[in-house]
Amino acid sequence: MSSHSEEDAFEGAVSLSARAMAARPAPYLDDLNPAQRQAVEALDGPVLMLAGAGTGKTKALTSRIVHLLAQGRARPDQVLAVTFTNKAAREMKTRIGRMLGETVEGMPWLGTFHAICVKLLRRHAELAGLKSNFTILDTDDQLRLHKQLIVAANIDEKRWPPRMLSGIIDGWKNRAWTPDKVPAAEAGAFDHKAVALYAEYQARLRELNAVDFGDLLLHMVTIFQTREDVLAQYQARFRYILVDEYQDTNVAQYLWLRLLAGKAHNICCVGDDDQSIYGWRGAEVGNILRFEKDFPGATVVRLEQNYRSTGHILAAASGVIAANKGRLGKTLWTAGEEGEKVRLIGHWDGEEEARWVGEEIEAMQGGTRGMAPMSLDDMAILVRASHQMRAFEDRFLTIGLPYRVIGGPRFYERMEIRDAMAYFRLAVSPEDDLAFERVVNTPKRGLGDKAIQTIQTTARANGVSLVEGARLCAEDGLVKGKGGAALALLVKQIGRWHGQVLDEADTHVELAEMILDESGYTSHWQNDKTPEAPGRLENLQELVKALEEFENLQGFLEHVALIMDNGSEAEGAKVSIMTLHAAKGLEFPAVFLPGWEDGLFPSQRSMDESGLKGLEEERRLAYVGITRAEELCTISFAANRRVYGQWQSALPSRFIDELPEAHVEVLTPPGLYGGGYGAAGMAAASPVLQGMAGSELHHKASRADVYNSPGWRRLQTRSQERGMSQPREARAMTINLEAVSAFSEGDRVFHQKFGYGRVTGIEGDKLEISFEKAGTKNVVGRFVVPAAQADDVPF
DNA sequence: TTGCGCCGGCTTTTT
DNA sequence: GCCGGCGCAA
Repeated sequence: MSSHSEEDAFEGAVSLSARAMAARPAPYLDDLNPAQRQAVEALDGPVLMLAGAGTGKTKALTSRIVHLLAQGRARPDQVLAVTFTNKAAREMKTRIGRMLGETVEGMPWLGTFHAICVKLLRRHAELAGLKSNFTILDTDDQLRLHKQLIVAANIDEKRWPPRMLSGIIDGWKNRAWTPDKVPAAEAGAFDHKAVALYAEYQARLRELNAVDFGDLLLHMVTIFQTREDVLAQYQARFRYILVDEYQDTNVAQYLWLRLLAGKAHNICCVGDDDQSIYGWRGAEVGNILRFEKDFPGATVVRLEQNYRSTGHILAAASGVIAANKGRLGKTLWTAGEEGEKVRLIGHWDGEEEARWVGEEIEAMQGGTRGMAPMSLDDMAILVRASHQMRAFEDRFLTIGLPYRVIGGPRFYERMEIRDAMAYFRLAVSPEDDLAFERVVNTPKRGLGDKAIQTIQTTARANGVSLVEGARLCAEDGLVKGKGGAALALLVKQIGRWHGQVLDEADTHVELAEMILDESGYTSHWQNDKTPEAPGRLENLQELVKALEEFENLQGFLEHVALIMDNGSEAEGAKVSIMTLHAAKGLEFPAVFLPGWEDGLFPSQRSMDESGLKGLEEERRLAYVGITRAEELCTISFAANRRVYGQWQSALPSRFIDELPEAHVEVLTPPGLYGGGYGAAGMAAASPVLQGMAGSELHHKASRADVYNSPGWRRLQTRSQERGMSQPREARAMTINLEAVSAFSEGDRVFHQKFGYGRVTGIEGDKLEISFEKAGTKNVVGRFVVPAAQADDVPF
């Protein structure tokens, strides 16, 4: 294998520096706190490093690797270090390199689970019935195949959507179940057809000499399980194993690790059960909870000293996560300052929330909030679901506040990029049927379903690839007219491009440009008049630029199949907007956590589908969110929010109730509603608070303890006696009745959002109101005021 | 074959 | 309220 020689070439360099380090006292050890140091120095046997947020996990992990090398316990190529993301892998490489004072290309087995499995599987492809140049399908290709299989099996794809099948098969692969290993209890899935379809899918993949992401792990696990000799070879090679983010491993990854760890059990897993937020995609928190059982005699080290956040922020996060059961348990502490309390604020609706956050950010940026001016780069808005981003984007666009959305559609997932890549794939290997299918009619060549059908049958009948089939169709006139001519040209072009790839006469960058021009793909977007066309052309240019860093097209395609990197953009300071999931591992001086409303966060769907387990994962997400903040954390919620076009009232999140009051400061909303800041007056005069109270009351049956939220408590009872002696039920009834009895049919009313209208029906606490501007709506009674009073509401 | 209009569905996302 | 997928009409 060529990779062997590469590895060996670098070994010398790294070992040298490793020896140099061993000679002098290890400076990297002095940098560590006692817990970190223990985790680094416990070299033998299994180690579980429980690393809370911001406790220097990566530092400990990289120091451990350096220590292993420095102590001469292993050569760089005998250390297996796995991460989940390429970003994490890259960071580890950089940091190790920095510590060793040179590059560590000599660590060939530091990478993501998937990248390492690709490397292994290419060496042993034949054991999985593949050729070593197999292609890696992305989710899109996968879905198309599943759809084809469903159609072929005459299954109604309305009732049994391909997405569902993909989900089922992915889930099975995550659990390392090959088609024959799917347990009987699961066989009912997809109208009892999933197992058969799964088997067909695997067969089809083998025909295509392709694997999907799940297969990378699954094939390797199967090989290790069935071929002791192969397993033994790698057990011997990998003297030390290190795993990052262990709480995110799924069953397949877990089995893979256990197999490789063998008897020596020199495995060090780093993770934080409190940050397990990927259960929905197969991660098993159980893996980390079970570690000591799986690896008896394990050293467990807790990293609890936090270097990131202030005391109040840590305490707030700890208070929330404490409500989860079955934790391994950690107590984060900091030697730093208490800092500012976590701020909590409620708003009337989502737009107002966005407006407030925008103003707050501008104030912080200008230093007018009593703190030193802060760069926009130091602020982030973390949301539960990406659709929440829109409100902020809209607002920031209006006020001209620069922002960046992190984790949107990734560069390599964009349509134009995928199309272009399909052309490249065809040039590299004309047998790539999926690539051919993708671009055969892009740009439009007058080749519709019928033509493609014909090509497919012809190819099938002759046992050749689709490109070959297409050539036959064009020659034999099976596809006629304009389409036929276009098809003949395309086939000819593919042949020529492939020839040019082979004889390497042109650089691959030139070739790529040529392919995009000749195929008509560039002009396709040049002629496109839609507003996004220029952006797409730009992306294509960027793609070609990205090619420059690679030796050839093949190398590039290989890289891209595994690495979905965002095109990086630097210029100018910007506020970051991203989901909580995307924020994991990041940190910002100031963090905004909007949308803390029950149903949105925690997400209703998560709770419906996964019950308590789902809720606990949501809570961990809350914990992740809060612990992203270094100095200032602001949580907010809105009483009303537009969900799928409908206005809905919402309760403050139950997680707000769990914030320890001592570490939270409740902000009163700005003077928009009534100006007076006296608590009692606020509660009486402010529609915001009436709305809050009302919505809480509305849901009282499901949520008995909503009144425990510090925000609510303070705002409602600041001037009253502490303690909630009054029975909730009774109070609820009182206010509820008031609210309902306030209106009768025919009343003219005013609503903050919909304006003036007339009550046309009453049902319980809901009013049907015919609004002058907004049409007929069902509105909860407490959100409207008699029209006459509305004139008194200050704006 | 393509383009348009309607209907349904709708967290989170890495590899 | 928006997007994507499908079916139908030209």
